[in-house]
Amino acid sequence: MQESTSPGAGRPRADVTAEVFAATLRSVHEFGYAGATMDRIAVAAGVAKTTLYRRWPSKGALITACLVDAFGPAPLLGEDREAVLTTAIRWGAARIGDPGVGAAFAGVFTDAVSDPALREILTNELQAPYLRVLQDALGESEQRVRFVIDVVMGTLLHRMGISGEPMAEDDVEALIAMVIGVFR
Amino acid sequence: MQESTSPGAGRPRADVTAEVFAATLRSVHEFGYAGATMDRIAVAAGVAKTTLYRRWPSKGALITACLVDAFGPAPLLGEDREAVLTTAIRWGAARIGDPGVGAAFAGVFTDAVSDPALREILTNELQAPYLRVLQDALGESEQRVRFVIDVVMGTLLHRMGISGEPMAEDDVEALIAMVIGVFR
DNA sequence: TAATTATGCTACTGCAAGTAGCGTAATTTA
DNA sequence: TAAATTACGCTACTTGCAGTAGCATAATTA
Repeated sequence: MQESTSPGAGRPRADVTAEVFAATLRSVHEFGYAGATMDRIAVAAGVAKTTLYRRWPSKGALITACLVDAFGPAPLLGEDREAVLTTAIRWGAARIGDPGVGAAFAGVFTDAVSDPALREILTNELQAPYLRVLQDALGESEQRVRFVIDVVMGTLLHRMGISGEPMAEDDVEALIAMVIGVFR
Repeated sequence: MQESTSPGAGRPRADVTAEVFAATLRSVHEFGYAGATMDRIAVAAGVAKTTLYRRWPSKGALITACLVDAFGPAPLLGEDREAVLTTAIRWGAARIGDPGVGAAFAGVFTDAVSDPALREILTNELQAPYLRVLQDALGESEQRVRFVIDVVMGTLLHRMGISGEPMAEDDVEALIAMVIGVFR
């Protein structure tokens, strides 16, 4: 969206978004959410800190954008709701297990509790798309889908936060079975 | 534990723990986790900031202690596992809905992701007691109980973080039904 | 009265988010 | 080629908070 507000004058933006996102996840993975300072991310990405702020209004916004990129579109494969849920949950668990993603998610998430502006970014940019797509794929009410998202993401993040490790496979399968049970 | 390392000499500690905890929750409720600075908490409690640090080693430790106090012992009432789970989950949801508690929990939780020392405090002081008691009351393996705690607390906190509001009653009941389904 | 311990207070360090301003590089348009 | 334009890197700065140091003082026991 809005890559060019002007027709075509001036120095073009350097194509460093991918490097910045990668550097962000690397920094979070290595130093934790709080330890991943904007200075560090900038250095790791080979970019000036001011450039980061020219593109993203805050650290929370940068990390959210990074998460949106890291998750991407959800794979909603399968013929029935059970299959769709199974693949989606496995996919979500795997993404949260990717280096830095879980910690980044948990961090931005909690910042959002105290920061309404960030909460709106998080809700609109990250959650809303999945909410809509899932609602459509499952044929369920918004309330029910919202509930499922809370259960799945909440559980995965809680495990990540308490143990510092992503959830093991057998527990993910238990989570899938439990959620499927709701829709039966 | 260890309220008096010395027999009885010197000025006694002022009995301000209750005021500090109350001021902590008030501050978190009003300003959010990040906005609840140690200075603000101290002023709200009518205590010097240095006094806070004389009693709790860090902000995270203070908030965790505050949460331990706010939750207290879990009411494990009921004759069968379903009843126990139902009362326990309703109770947890209500506590998280108490002013400041949900935000404080979410905040300290995410700080813990980046801070192993705090994670240990959180795990030992807050989670471990409930884990033990629930394991005993439900007669289930540690893995299963841990899973249930992840599901319940994760879901409630995720809702709190995304919406800024505690989970509504009917969703809590859905959560209870879902968890009970696991044990059947 | 002396020893002891906790408190309030002021001042400080360290660090990270976010900002301002400058000189300069890479484009488009005339 | 020469403006005009826009993004960049860089340095330096402000602001705010966690956590610390040191001192005078209050409240207790021996």
